Amino acid sequence: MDYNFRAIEQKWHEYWVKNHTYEVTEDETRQKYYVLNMFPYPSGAGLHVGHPLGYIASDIYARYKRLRGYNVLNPMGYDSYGLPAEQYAIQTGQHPEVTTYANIDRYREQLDKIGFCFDWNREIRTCDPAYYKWTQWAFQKMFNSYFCNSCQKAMPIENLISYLNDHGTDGLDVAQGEELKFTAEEWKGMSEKEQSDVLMNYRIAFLGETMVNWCPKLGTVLANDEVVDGVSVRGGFPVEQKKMRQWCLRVSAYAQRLLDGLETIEWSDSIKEAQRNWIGRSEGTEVVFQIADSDEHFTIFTTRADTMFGVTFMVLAPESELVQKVTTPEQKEEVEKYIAYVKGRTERERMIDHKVTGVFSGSYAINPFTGEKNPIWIAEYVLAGYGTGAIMAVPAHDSRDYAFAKHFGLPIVPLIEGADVSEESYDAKEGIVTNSPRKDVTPYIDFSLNGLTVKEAIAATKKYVEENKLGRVKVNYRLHDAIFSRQRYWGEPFPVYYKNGIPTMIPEECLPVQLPEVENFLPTETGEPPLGHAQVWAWDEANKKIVDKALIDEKTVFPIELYTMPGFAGSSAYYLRYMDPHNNEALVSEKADKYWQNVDLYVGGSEHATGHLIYSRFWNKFLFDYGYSCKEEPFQKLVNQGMIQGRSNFVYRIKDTNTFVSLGLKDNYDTTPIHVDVNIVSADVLDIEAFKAWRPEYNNAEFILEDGKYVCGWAVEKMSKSMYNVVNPDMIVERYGADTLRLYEMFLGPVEQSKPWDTNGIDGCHRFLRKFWSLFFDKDGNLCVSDETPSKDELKSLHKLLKKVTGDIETFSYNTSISAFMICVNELGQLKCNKRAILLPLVIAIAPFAPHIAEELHQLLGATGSVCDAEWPAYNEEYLKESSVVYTISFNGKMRYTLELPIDMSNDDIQRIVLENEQSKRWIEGKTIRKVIIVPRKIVNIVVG
RNA sequence: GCGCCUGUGGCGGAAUUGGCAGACGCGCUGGACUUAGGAUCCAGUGAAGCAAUUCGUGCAGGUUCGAUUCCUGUCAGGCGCACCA
Repeated sequence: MDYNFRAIEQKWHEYWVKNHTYEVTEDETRQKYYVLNMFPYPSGAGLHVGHPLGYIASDIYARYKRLRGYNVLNPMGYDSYGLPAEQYAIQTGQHPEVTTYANIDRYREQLDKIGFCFDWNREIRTCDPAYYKWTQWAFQKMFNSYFCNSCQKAMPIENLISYLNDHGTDGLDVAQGEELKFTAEEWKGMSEKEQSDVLMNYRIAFLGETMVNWCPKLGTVLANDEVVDGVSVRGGFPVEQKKMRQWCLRVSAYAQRLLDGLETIEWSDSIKEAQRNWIGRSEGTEVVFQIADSDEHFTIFTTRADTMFGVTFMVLAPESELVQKVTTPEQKEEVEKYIAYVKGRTERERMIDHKVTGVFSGSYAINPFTGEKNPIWIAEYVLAGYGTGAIMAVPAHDSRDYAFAKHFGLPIVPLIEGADVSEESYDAKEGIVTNSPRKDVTPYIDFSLNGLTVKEAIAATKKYVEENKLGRVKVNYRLHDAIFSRQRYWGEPFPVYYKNGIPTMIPEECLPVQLPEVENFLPTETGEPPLGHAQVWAWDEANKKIVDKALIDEKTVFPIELYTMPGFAGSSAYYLRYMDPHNNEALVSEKADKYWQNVDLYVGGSEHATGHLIYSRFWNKFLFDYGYSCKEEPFQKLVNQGMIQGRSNFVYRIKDTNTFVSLGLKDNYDTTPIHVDVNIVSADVLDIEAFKAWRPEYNNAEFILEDGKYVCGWAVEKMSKSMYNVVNPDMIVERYGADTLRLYEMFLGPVEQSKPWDTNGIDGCHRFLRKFWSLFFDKDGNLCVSDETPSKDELKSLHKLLKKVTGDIETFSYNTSISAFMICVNELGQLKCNKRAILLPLVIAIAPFAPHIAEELHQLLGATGSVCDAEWPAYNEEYLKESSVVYTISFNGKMRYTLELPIDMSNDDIQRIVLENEQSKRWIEGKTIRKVIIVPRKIVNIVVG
């Protein structure tokens, strides 16, 4: 009987659905294991062979864990809010929900063909109101919370309010936007609106004014990568920097916990490092500088407190509020000109070219250590968003300050022994401090750093600053609060209304607030976001329902927020929802959360390192603080699958003709390479007829062949439609079957590594499955399995495999596992082994990799039920034991010959036998033996000289 | 500029704690069976050499009896962050 993969795969897909094979429930008698893939955004293009890579890898692991007796949760769903569906809607008028749902159906169809063990009963979609109810709920919880710094956790905002009632801000240690100071009396005297504004400074989800790229013509905020050279990529309209009211999440409050948590999870170093980098913790010192001839002062942040004696000027960020205060009347015009120039530059421009620009403010600041007056400059190289937006410049030991000083002719004072700063600054934190203080400038100061190392000097200065109240030791984080609102339609609406200008939460029992219908998906004419088109979009406070906005009366009916939430809102806690997806009372029940805990294995791309993977961790920590999630870290182990790149093919057209020349001959002509659809190329040989039919303009194309073939060129590029290098998994499944596809994707190389897709090698995997299949049949095609006792060789072959695979699966080394299967099947084929006692364990072992064929063979062997419920076959070392060992004999480390010796021979005996060996004598001849090293069961190395 | 990762045949890639480099697959070569082969099976396949042997894991050093593996430096490619004080 032939290996009819089509019939087999269809049969078992039906069986799995009918028997609910992959549905799981909490089962206290079994240990849980939670496997999760990053859920996909269902794009219109469907899946290509790169997408299932991670799903296959995790599917193998999930199936393996199940065979090992774990109760495995392996769910799948869709991240179904997003820009492409909305853009498509704007162009076609098609409602994003329609396209999204159609895409989901297509994805599902494609996924089903590959034979994953997903529990589809738990499917979630982020655009489903029953799901986003909990996204809105979490947002409201964050709105109603503040972050207590001393206890490092989120607390109900009521606690803060009662504290403010009793103490004002006195002694308050909480995460906040800016440091406010007021008394309890002042707080109580504030209007409702004023109190609301003040609380925004502390809430974890808050309305804030942030700098954004605003495009007036498009009426929307643009991300940095949507702006090039000051104009929008789409349309080429001017973009300006603008402060806008936006919802934000106070992610920065959790910076230290996000950093500390990394120590407790098993993620790759590169992802952890990327997150550490993104969080950007830096320990330093804040120092207060008085402005000369003024009562004003300002604070700078530095990590190089040791360089206090080398400060020669100060710099403020152009956006700093201090700029107004320090600019003298004489300098006013010049400063304003400069500010205008900076405003015209986008964030991106400032990032790309680091121009040395700046302007003198006219004022001076007094160095609290030396009493020196340093000029205050304003320059764009100092960023408002980091530290205090003000720095002390030490040109001798900071390359940016150095460039600035050279450009504007400011003094440079070196502070480290032997540092030559005539050409460039000396930035390294190494060396012995000198010139601190300089005797000629400040002979009177009794504080000296001279003779200390830089590290000692930093510590000494910190101590001095604290003791003399010149500032304080401070830890800064680069991590910014996340902007949480978008001027878009296709996203979660905010459950917020504006009661006389005060943002107010729609009551929890009224959630979800459903996305309203709109007549079109563009911004309104008055520049409101698309939700401005929604007619039924006002909150009736008395009747607790959404009503027509014509009824807005500012007494009981109020406008609802027009912004929607960003893409990461729905993906931040979805893993919790899978635990209990149909629960209408809670995001996840306590019981389900206690049982499933957190994700044991998370598989997905590394491109989410500083996005989703930070937001999720933040979101989960917040829920953890309130006990909604029982684990602080959501994803215990993370595996980043590599990208599958495309392998593009080219044909070479001779310029100004319709003649194409084969790769080997192309250098004889003047040609243009043209991408050709990889699906009409096989092993780099073009199917000429298919090519002619591909495009009308190639109908009458002519070809210059080599050896009767047209050979195409190739290159590795991103897999994309425009390069015609997309390989569709459906096609592979159709031609080779899902099991072959699964094996081949894993056989291609390590899961974590990026690699180009090349269909050419797939035959090897397919051949292997056919060989495996044929072990069960005689040459007439009849099932032929014997119940005889297996031979020693057969047992050895099987157990060698089991040992290898059992080890490999734990480290995701699936490619080597598959190699081991190939070797084993070859060996059994040579032995003509058809013993049930060998084949049954083999079938179970291959089930995670090739589940369809395993199910079929499992049944053919007479077993009942699904192979998924079998028990993973344990290997037995007994069968692997050898009675003798082959030693490699080497001289001075060079391998020379091998020698078979009994396994339990003593070292002395081994040495004696080896030295008496004829071959050894040849290598020893004329030399003395210095040393003999015996590595048990492996090597005897004789050092001669 | 900083951080992280990766460099092994014609190709994808193996090599468990430092111990026979190139497993396994593709491709290629030869053979068998075939009317036929983009089917199947068998053998060979890092380089040089008739051979014994020698040389080979980006490059240069080091540690070691022994290094693809550990250390230092360096080059190349990829990814991330990027005027972060």
